[in-house]
Amino acid sequence: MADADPISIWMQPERQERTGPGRRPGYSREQITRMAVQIADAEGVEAATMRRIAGELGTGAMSLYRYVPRRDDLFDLMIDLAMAEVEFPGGPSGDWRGDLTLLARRIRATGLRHPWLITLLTSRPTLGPNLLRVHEFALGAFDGLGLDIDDITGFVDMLNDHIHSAIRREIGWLEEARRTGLDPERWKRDYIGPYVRQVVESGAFPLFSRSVLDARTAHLDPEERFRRGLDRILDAIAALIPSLRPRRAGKR
Amino acid sequence: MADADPISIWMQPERQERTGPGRRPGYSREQITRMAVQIADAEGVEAATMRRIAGELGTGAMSLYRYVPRRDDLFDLMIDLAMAEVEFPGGPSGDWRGDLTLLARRIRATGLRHPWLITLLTSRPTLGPNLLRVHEFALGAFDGLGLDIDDITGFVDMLNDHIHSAIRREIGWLEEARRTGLDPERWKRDYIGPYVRQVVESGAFPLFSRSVLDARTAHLDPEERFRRGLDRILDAIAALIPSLRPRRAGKR
DNA sequence: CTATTTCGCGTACCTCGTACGTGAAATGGA
DNA sequence: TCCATTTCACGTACGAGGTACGCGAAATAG
Repeated sequence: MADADPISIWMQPERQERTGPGRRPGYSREQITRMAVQIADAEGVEAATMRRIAGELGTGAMSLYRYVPRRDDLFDLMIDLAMAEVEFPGGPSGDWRGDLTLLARRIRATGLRHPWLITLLTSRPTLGPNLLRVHEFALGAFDGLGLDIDDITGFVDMLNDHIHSAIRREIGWLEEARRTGLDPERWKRDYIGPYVRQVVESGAFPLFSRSVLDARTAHLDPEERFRRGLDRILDAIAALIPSLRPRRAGKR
Repeated sequence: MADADPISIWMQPERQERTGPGRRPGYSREQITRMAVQIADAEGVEAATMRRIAGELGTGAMSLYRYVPRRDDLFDLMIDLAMAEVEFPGGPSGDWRGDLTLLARRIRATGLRHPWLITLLTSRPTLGPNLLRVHEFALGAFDGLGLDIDDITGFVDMLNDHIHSAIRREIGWLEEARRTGLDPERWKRDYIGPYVRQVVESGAFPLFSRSVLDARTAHLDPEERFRRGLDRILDAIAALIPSLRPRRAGKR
């Protein structure tokens, strides 16, 4: 774009349809972002290079810079495009647990569809419109419970932290296998398995070893495991709410 | 190193002091890792390139490959070297809240000293000896409370998720400012400030706006903010423990 | 038709990770 | 002491990445 200093991508909307002289754009920010997402889904973010994206669109790498200032900004756009898939009812229903459970599942589904999403999202602060939309819905679920805004924000952060980490734990090793170029089975057997076995057999970390050997949760199917972790967080929040609500007067 | 297929770095210990023919190594894995950490602390991970690290050590880039198989493995080594700084008493004291509070503060201190640490740590599954050591201590804090290993693991994950996210929130925007090449003050004023203002003024996200305008927590000093968030998580865990303890019978 | 504006994108520069190969160092044995 | 063997240091080189620059093509207003 035509700017010198770095400016937030969200403050630099795409050039609108305009009248006046000059050639008309042949591509669009969204089209580029969509292609980047498609490549990243199939082969990882590292495959979504400027040259590659441009190539798939049938153009040259430098053409993309008419639409996106820097590659990092394209990441922000990708995150936001992915988050656009997270759908939910227009407003909170009054059942905060239900609303947040629904939201969490939708985020998980999106995170699984785009295995790069959570890593990107938590690698750098970003705040696109769709992230705001999701965030606002989560905040809204806690509205009307008599909590103050700091407590609401705290709970939403707590929930988001959990959701993101749970998704990362669910797909992290799959991504790692892909990055090292091994298929997941070989990766478990030849790469990480022997190490974990050695650690367990060393006896130096007895509780870690128990968590490996005796874990039952780990053998559940991923969706059920996610549901349980989510319920635990929601239980925790539910347990905290009563202690916060009464303090109406004289806080701080 | 002399291996074809990718093998976990932790299964490839550095060549030991040996007898026999051949030139003696002039460097060491730890020395290289230490230099990488030093550069990353000062200028970000992206500055810790193989050439740069080697240059600072007074050697050529390719020399490093005698000690580290791939750059990614060097990241794992950096993470583990940083985690080695996290100190704590030999074993749990019996006061689980106290132990975990201490641990959390030590992790925070380390995370602030090495601003790249948390991002790297949560970008990919890694499990070096020092991470295991820290993990084991956290697990140990919950031992003896009558919880089963799955619940203990769940709590430790919950706590870790929070600690990592809190640190990321604390330093994330500073790092982002550095990456974009602006000083933090300019970044807030010229880069993100105008966008947030626009979002607030649009009125489209009322709760988010309230969290920006009315937040009191945000104005606390970072350490105090961290302490409060930590207390909230520990409160949550404390609230959940009684409900889990009773199920003694019918385990496994 | 022409001046002006905007787009497409080839070329080029610099930086990266790292494969390969050569020569220097270090040792044990003859 | 000298040499065969092993190991290390690292220069060179390749391919790939982000992106600055600038030119020619396209589109419109007058």
